[in-house]
Amino acid sequence: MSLSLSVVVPMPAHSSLGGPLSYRSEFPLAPGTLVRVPLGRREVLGVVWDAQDSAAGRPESADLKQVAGVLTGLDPLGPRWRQLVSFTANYYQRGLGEVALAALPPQLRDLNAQQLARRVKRPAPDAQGTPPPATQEPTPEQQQALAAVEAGTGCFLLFGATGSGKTEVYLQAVQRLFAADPQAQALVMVPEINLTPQLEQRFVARFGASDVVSLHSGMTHPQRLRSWLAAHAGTARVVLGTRMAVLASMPRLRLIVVDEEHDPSYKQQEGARYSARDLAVYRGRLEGAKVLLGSATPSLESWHACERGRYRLLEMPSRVGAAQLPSVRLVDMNLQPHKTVFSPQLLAAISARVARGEQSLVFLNRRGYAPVLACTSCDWKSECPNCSAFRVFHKIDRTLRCHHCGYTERVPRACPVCGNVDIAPVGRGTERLEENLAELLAGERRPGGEPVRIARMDADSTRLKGSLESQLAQVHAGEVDVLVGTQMITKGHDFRRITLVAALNADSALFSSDFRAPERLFGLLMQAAGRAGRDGARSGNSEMWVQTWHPRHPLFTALRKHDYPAFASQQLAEREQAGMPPFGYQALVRADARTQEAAQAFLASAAAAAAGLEGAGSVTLYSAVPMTVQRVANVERAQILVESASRGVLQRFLAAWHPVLQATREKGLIRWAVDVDPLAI
DNA sequence: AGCACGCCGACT
DNA sequence: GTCGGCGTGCTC
Repeated sequence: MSLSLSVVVPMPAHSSLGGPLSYRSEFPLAPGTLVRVPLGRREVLGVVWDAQDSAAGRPESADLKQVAGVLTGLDPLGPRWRQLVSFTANYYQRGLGEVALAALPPQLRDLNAQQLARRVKRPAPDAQGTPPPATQEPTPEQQQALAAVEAGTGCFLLFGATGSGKTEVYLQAVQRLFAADPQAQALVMVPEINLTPQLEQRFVARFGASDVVSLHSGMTHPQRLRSWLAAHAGTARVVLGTRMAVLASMPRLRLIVVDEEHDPSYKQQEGARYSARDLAVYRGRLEGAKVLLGSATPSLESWHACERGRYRLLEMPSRVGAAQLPSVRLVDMNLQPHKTVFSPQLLAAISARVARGEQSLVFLNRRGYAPVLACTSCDWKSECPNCSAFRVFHKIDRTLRCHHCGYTERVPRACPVCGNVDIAPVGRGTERLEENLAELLAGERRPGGEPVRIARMDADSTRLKGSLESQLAQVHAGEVDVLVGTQMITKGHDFRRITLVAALNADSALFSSDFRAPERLFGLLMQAAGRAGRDGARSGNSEMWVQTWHPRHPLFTALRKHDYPAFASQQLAEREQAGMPPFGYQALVRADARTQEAAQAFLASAAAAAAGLEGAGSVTLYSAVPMTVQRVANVERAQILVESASRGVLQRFLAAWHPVLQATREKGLIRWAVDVDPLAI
């Protein structure tokens, strides 16, 4: 006699087979067991799911295909992991199997039972035993935060200034956890892969290499499998990783740390568009684990949750040692000559640093030499043929590159329209800034009399493996006087010799149509300011410079005082007024199609068919609009916004709307997807 | 998502 | 007359 099993298989949400499929098995298999099952003409990895009271519409058991193989030797994935996956799939409107399989290491998909058994048995490369418990004496503020975490439960928001020693709090919170429960596991997340190596170093130094594993997409498949297996088996007590790590199987998870919790990188931008920070909070409740969110500029959502008493606020306003926060200098660009790039004041301040042997950091969030190349005699501009965007001029290799679809060409010798040889860059990116600075500072000398050294760090200069590390090392060694770069240089790095940070072109975010733009800008500027004066001995004269056309903007008033709470309360008041998050809840449906009309028509008819669905009376459906970048790689894109004052109502509406979206046909439609709690609209 | 089946243009 | 374009449809 054979029995029927529920199995989840990888299948995207819009395929209408979101839930588990039924298979026949000779033996009962525990939920969470990994199996190989036939699906169509191929064989795929699946996870045995909890038996569901099978409703109508299921095939007769005689028609069921048989489970093809069982990956024995691995403990079944636990009920809380399955609950996490199930919640994620439901909340973000995706298929169960899609989420479950995306949470497993990719290599599991192509291993058979024997190969897996070998991998499980293979002992971890045994490093030396536990290192001496090199504990650092916590500051009184750190001590207080640690005591609160140790004594409390639930979710904590560690609101700590840049340089206040949040990482040390994470380390000691984990240490205290292990002291109380040696079997416990901790998950520590950072927003970017770039930040994992230095964090890993600190955790390995504290806990030993055999206790700590990393999990992020920069690792090879075998490395990821090894880490995942160690986490699943419980032998790795600390898992460090990026957002994907939130879905790792950790049977004895007791503490989740989300560093820089405000960072937009925690929101997955394709597939299941989950927020790893929000899932961390959910998972913490599910597992009975403490959740420690850390930031110098918390997300307004988390700040609001503290005000409501849902999270416990832990404050660390002081920097470690004698270090002070930099003073903020605003340069009013209205008072500068036309087309000024660097105000004389800023240039003089940088020159003075060079002469003293201190470092400066100039931040501009735009790669390349110039965002547009234009003909000086006709109206040709470097548009991308496949996207509604300009291709960026990269002088280094004389190319025009589309940052949306990747389309790259050599720069034409002459205007392709009128033949004019005079085509000129418009605007500036980091490459051009580096060039400008080299000219402007050409006469400056370092204390030893050598010429000034300028370096650039962005996604282009760090593309090659190891180049990020070597560039960082150069900065740390003091071989660079002025570092020019994008956002990349503002995150996390502990540059001890920097005493000046300058932000150029900050204004574009002030009047953006995106209601989150001010929050992002404030966070970015505070983060950038945090790079300056981290060394107590040099921090006294450290400065953050901002060149702006709107020096009286309230955002800058708050920045000047390093006053996040003032900024947050002003922003929250505006959001409340407008019913925006966290006072309202949003979702987007995005549609890709051959034509813009088709994309919008699909959304419009799905919206029309939504009338009368559960919750439809309490949600607002806006009209379908083209996305900001309307066309990417010759695909037209449109979206529709859904809002509700209640998360539950929005959830129920989306669930009811999903089959309607699936049933809606439109000629030329390529694909569609729901984005719940979108970061940008 | 894969991987089929299924109808219309340039080649041995 | 075939090989192959990717448009629709199914997967327990």
